[in-house]
Amino acid sequence: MYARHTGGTMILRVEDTDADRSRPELIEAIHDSLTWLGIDWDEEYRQSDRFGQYREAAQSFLDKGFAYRCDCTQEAVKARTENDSGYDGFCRDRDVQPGEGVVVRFRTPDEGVTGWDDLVRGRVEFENALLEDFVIVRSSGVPLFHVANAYDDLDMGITHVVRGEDLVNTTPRVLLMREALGATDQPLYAHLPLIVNEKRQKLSKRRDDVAVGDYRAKGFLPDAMRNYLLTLGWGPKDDIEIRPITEFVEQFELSDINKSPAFFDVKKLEHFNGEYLRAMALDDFIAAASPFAAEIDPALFARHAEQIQGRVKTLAEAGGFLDWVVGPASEPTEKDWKKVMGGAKVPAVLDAVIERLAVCDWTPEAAESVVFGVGEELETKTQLPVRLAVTGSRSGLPLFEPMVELDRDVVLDRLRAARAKL
RNA sequence: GCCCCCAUCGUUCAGUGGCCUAGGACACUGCCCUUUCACGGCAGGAACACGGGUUCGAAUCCCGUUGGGGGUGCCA
Repeated sequence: MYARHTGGTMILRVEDTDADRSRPELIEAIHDSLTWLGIDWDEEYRQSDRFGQYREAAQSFLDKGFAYRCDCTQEAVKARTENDSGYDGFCRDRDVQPGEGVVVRFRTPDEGVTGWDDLVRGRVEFENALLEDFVIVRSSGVPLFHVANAYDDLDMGITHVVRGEDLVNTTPRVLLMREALGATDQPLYAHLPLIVNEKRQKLSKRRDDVAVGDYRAKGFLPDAMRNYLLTLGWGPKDDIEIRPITEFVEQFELSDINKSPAFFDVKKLEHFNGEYLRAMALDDFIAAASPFAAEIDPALFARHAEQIQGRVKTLAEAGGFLDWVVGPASEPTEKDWKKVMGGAKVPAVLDAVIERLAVCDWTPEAAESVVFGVGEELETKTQLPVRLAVTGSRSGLPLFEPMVELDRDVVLDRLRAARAKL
């Protein structure tokens, strides 16, 4: 948003410095998700292609005294220190030589503060004395992500770093290394509030639906998803929440972003989705819905698509509206049955409807006039009992159009079965 | 434990010292439209966590309390 707002360059940097966790399909998923959401980028880099440069940077730290080698095991460090106070600097001046189990650590300053002016959080500062000497090169020789970041930010001329609040604490490390690399400036940071679950905790892969692909599979539209996401942590000044992305891009400012976390409210997403769904051209809606209504004859679906479009919140719901046409009626709930079929006139209504439907033209208009005609004669509402008998539900599409898609005998059988149950 | 951060309706965004008897949206409730449901229209309930300051005046500034979150890896 910000890159597009300012005419800047959007860089996608794949931070795959951990070989154990990096897999091609994960990177592909990132590409797919971003593309689906309509988010594009101008340049792309993989840190795994640039290990050589990071190692050189680490070597220069070693040469200049900004870093040193350490052969402490985690157990040894733990034994020496109290209550998780971090690494104690044991190897700072031990002149450890390269070898098995040896890492490189960055020497953090013993005094002073490291801070920056965060675009969303204001001034953030950390006391250097509280920063432990952190590892920048694993014993395997592979550099860790924050060295890579410090190097890349500088090398790529990154002006704005926009990321989640969970990265705030590692920022001083990157800033310190940036200085050691010779930089005298800082990029502008914007640490975004996290999106949380109903328990107000950071979304986790195990507990929560965090994969964009899940929402896609549930039948959410990318534009709706993107639009909804935009209302979390930020909002348009004029309160118009649903609008074209171009207008958002125009208004968007990093400094307007909120500091507090936001709950991902699927209910509101569904509302947005419904709005976007209803705004689609009918043909587009049919095309978008067809993968979700695979078991329904396309021509049949198309005949009722307009009515379905007006009712769905997600594409995944689309096929369900014709379930009772392509298959048996659903089993009415006991509650619905009592409420609808409990009326004193219902038996007479069903008898009359069955009798007349058996002989009328098999068109929506004829069926409607039969059902309503009986209602007028008996002075009662007749649609609901018929609907419940034929579809199994109190709600759904306007009844008569889809009803005559069924053979007359099927409809009569369902009505007779209901009559027998009274 | 230590470090960092956050705090307006149930949810989300607005509000940056007086325009606030705090506004919009989602959700909820009622009514209208409609012989279903949904859409749409109208109406309604619903919040400045608490306590101190500063000020003529505070949701807005400061301090504290409480509550919540994030980080604390040879993960990112």
